[in-house]
Amino acid sequence: MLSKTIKEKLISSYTRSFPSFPLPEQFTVEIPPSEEFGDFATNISFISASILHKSPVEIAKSIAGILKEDPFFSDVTVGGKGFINMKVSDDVLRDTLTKIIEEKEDAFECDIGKDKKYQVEFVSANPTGPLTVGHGRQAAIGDVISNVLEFVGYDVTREYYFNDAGNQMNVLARSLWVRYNQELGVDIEMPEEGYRGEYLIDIAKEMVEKVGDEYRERWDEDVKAFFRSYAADKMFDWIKADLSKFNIGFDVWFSESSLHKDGKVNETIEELRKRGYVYEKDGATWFAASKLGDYKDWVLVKSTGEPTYLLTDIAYHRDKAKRGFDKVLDIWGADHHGHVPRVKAGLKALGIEDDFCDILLHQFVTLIQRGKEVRMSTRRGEFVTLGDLIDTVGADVAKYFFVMLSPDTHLSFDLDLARTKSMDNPVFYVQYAHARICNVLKHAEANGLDVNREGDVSLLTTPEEKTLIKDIERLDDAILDAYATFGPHKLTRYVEEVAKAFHIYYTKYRFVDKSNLELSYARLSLVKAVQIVIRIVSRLIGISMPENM
RNA sequence: GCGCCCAUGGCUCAAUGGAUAGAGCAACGGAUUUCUAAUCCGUAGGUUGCAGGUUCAAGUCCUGCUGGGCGCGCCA
Repeated sequence: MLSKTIKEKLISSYTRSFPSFPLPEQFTVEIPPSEEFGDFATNISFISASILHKSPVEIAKSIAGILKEDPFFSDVTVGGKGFINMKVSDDVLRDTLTKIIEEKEDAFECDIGKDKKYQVEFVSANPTGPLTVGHGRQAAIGDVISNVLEFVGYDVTREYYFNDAGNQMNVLARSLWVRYNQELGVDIEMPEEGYRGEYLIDIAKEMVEKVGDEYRERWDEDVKAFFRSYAADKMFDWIKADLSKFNIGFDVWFSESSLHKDGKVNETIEELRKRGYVYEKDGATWFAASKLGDYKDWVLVKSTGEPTYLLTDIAYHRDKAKRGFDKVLDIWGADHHGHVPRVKAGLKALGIEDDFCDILLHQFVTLIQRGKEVRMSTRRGEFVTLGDLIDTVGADVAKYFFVMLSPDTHLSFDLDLARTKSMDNPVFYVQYAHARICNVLKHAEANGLDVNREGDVSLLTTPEEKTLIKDIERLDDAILDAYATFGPHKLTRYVEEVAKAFHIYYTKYRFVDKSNLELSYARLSLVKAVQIVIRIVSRLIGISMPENM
């Protein structure tokens, strides 16, 4: 909250100091590395030095001179190299706290995305098997980013894209049919590319009970279609059950086959052709992606007449644009990075603005158990499913572990560690802070204090109290950071810092002191404000905050 | 061979080009008559993989190496 105000004050001081010069493009207000530099610092003097042809120190002095007049600050100094270091006055800190207590979440309101529609597409696993822990990371990242986008004002659509008709589904159907026959005692060989997971054996057993031996050694288009849709339904039930166990929901389930049915794939290729990016070669239809920055051209329609994944994906993104989203975000696993320039080239060919679509790639998840990597492969049927993971460590821990690292960082998920309720699980650290807050409030009530009464925040003068106020007031900065970088881990980092500041405070002071009710009420007000902030972040991360632990 | 991502204390990781590179875990030493010790305080631990370059300023940007992950289909 404060950094925003300070930014405005810097802009006006700069304009007053140097009226005939343009504002520097990008300057920052940040929390300095050491308390000796004050509460906030800015690099505005470095950024503008080349425009003004003055030394940073000179510029800083002139801006600081104006800021010093403002009662908003209790102290403004110029650091050795040209940083402007600012301390905000105690009154301002108190007012900020009061605002949080009174307005709660609204105090951090942000309207960046006001009246704009954002679509986030993630998970998008085809129904050929259960969700893996890799999908789990993507689900968690996508959900947190969606929550953040909503917080900053966007109208967000969470979408799951799936292919229920392609060749993979035929392979799945055949694999299930093989398992079904094996259950009936007929030994048919699993195709090379077949899905060998045990889950198909379970479904096959179920089928034997339901339909008997009707499809024994009988394989034609109708049988294939039957097994395909049976398998797909089962897989979707499973996927949806695991997502629901993970407390993650989608607004739209988008079927790839609907793009074909509605003629959108044909429309797309015709539009690409009209714009001159399509040609025929070797019996196939090609996309001239190399004209648009990719390193080679790609096939859109195979010589068999079937469209490729790339074509339907371009058609899908074209459809997103036509559905009126202002922006879309795709979240893909790092194994899809080669696909990025192709889709981007497709959008460019269709005349869609480059910044319409962002693609966030996340690195893989490795499961570690007893110090060794757990191998996973849907095809081979070796995996730990997302559902297994949640059953083992709980949805809160799983989600927190998935988002606590930068998406760019390879995640080694240590199952033994996650199962331990120790401080290796930062989620417990944060939840414990929250539980302590709840307990303090309960204790206050039990001692006859009215926890709804507003305290006199001017009594909060200790360094720990000021630190805590400064930590909670920058919630909006943390959210904006997560938003601007698509970095959910900024939120876990932030909330850990808030929890830490609270634990320190808790250890050092008492909140309920019957001999000093005024101070007690002041401290309870601060405690409530911390509770508000922790709850907001936990909601954004999508984890629970128990009142007792 | 080409492309993308990564390399930071013993371990796991932070750090929109900004000040003395920060946390947590592990290690060691302390703190509880108190609202929850799942907590807190302290100590120790670093030439940010290597070599150059760009600039007021480089863990961050550029070039070249080394090592690891992932791609490079008329698969999805």
